[in-house]
Amino acid sequence: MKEKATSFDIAHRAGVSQSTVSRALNNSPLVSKETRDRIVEIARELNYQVDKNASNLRKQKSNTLALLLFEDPTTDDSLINPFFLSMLGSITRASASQGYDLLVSFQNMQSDWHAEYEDSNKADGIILLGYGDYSAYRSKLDQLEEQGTHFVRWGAQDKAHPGVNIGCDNYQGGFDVTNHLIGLGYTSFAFIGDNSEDAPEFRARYQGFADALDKQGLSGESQRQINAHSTEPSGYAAMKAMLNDATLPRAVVCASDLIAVGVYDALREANLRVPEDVAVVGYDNIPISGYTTPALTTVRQNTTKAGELLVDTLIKAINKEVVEDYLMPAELIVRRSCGAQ
Amino acid sequence: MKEKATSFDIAHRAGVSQSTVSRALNNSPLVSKETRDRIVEIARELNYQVDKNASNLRKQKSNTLALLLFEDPTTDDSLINPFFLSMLGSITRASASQGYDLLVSFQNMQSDWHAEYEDSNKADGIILLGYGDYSAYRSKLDQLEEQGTHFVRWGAQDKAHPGVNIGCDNYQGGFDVTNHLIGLGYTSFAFIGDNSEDAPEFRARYQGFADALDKQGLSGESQRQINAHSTEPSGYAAMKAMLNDATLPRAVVCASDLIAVGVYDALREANLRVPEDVAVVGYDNIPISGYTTPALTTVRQNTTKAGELLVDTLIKAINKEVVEDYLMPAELIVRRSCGAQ
DNA sequence: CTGAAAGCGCTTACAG
DNA sequence: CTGAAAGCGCTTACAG
Repeated sequence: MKEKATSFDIAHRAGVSQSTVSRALNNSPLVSKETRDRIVEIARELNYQVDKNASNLRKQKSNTLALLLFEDPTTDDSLINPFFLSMLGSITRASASQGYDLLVSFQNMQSDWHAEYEDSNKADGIILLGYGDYSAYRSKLDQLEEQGTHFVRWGAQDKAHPGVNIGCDNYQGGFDVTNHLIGLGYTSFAFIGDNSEDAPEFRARYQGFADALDKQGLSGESQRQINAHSTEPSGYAAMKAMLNDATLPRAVVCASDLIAVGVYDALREANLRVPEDVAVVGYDNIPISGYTTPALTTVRQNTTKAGELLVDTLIKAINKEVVEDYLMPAELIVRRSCGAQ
Repeated sequence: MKEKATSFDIAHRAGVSQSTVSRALNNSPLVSKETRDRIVEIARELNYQVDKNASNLRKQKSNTLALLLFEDPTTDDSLINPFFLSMLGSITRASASQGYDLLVSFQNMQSDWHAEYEDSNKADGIILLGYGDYSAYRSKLDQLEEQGTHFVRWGAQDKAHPGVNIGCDNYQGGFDVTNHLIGLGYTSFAFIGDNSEDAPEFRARYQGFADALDKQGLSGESQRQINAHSTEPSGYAAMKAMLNDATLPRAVVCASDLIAVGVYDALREANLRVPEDVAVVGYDNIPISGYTTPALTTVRQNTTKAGELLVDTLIKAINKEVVEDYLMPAELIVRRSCGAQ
């Protein structure tokens, strides 16, 4: 392993000062073409690369974005929610195309957010992503705000909440999918998914569900709701409980696709057919949803666009531009599980 | 936004020198408990965080790993191979648990690898991940090697190749899954997936396929092979071509699950049932494979373990420990698509 | 167009 | 146990 070349090595070989090397390599117009060409050539020969730490230290910015993924503490360690995996992919792409590096880390809600502070020094801004306990989350956001850290958050809109939110209209998504079921003639419903302050996304989906029913005079139906977080086993357990305790709803609205897949399992076990006996719809449009039998009707959050929006907004904030919340429309994806076809 | 606090600010407030602050915050045993406690307290008050750029510059290491994802140039931009997404997840976890930050970037094969060089200054080492054109790839590896960059590569073993490889036994996987089909009584076969030097993983799977057939005196069968890269449309097109041109094989071995899903599409369109008319097996065990109808028999590469192995090996290499190639066993996952059940 | 010099914020020998 | 000082490798006013 060779010694790493520095700008001084190049200056020496080129017979110029180190300042000139730096200028040439940064495409400063102050350098003559011949000098620049010579320097660039030598830099190539020496496999020279600017030391980012030195350069960033001097420039006081890092050209790096940090992505913090919050996991639901109840999630199995080996499994990342496919929706977030997809977001991770699109955010990675979006930052690359903007010329920013992306630092990725997982963050446990319980931890003391040590990592964030560290990241806040290595990155110009932070993207926050994750379901999870919102109340715990809140105080951390205040800390970030106080620190003057630039950040954007993916998730539910919240006026009282500091910082910028990019999110998908969960209320509308819940409303639309439920309305679609109503249009198909169903009259008995249940919602499976958390409905608490700690899970604002799921809660908004539930609100949309309830309001859609109310609007059609089916208000009594909106009461049927069972908590579940976004995993297949949790959905399975919730549906199982419903099969034991209640009269069977004809249509089940799930707060996520993963829950819906668990609901499929429970129904299959009970020898009930989807959608003939029970219609099921999900949320997220994870890849699996198109391949289940029957294919799952769901609500799509456009992750490609979401990633771009998060990255663009954060970069604007870093550049001191004014940024504001953005609510993406949710998109209903109709497949076989709701009995439409 | 407040000014960011530096170690001098803390020193001033604590009435000690800046060196002492640095020592205290780095848990140096040279600082008395009282001094340390006072300093830590003040640091907390000021929301102080070490400037990583300065610290890294001084220490000449970054505690950061870079993950480079190579995309197949033919891949649709909006879609990341789910297998890599899964690896990305496990690598992120593994680096976090080792206390390393992870820099993620996509790399187009055509590009001049500018990014790598840059990354090589921000990171202590690089993890390379991706299918793609191996011949183009090769020369880049030599460059990295020459630069003295620490790196590990996920992929096919290759004696002639520089650096350390962690991979899954593609030959064995191809052999096992084919052997399993033979055991079920099939006698006519086809392989769908590239078989060229540029795709060594697929090629090794094909070799396993061919050798399994040879061993049972079915050598003639090993000739039936159609190129396809790892996408659903590519698998669809390949199966379509086979349906038109050749007598139908009873069992199709696909070089990846994505290809197999495309094969399903083509067979469904031709009103052929899986596995009654044609048995199909895939490779990778992506999440979707468990949810197709019928569920897809496939070969699992343990991504969790792979991620840990890549990260651990790279960190060892960074610490100048001796590291060597590792070949993980492939694991056959039998589901309905092969007709076993 | 070019060079000499300051300084980004740390860590760590060196001296006490 | 603590402080004064050097230096990591850059970028960029400042002076010519």
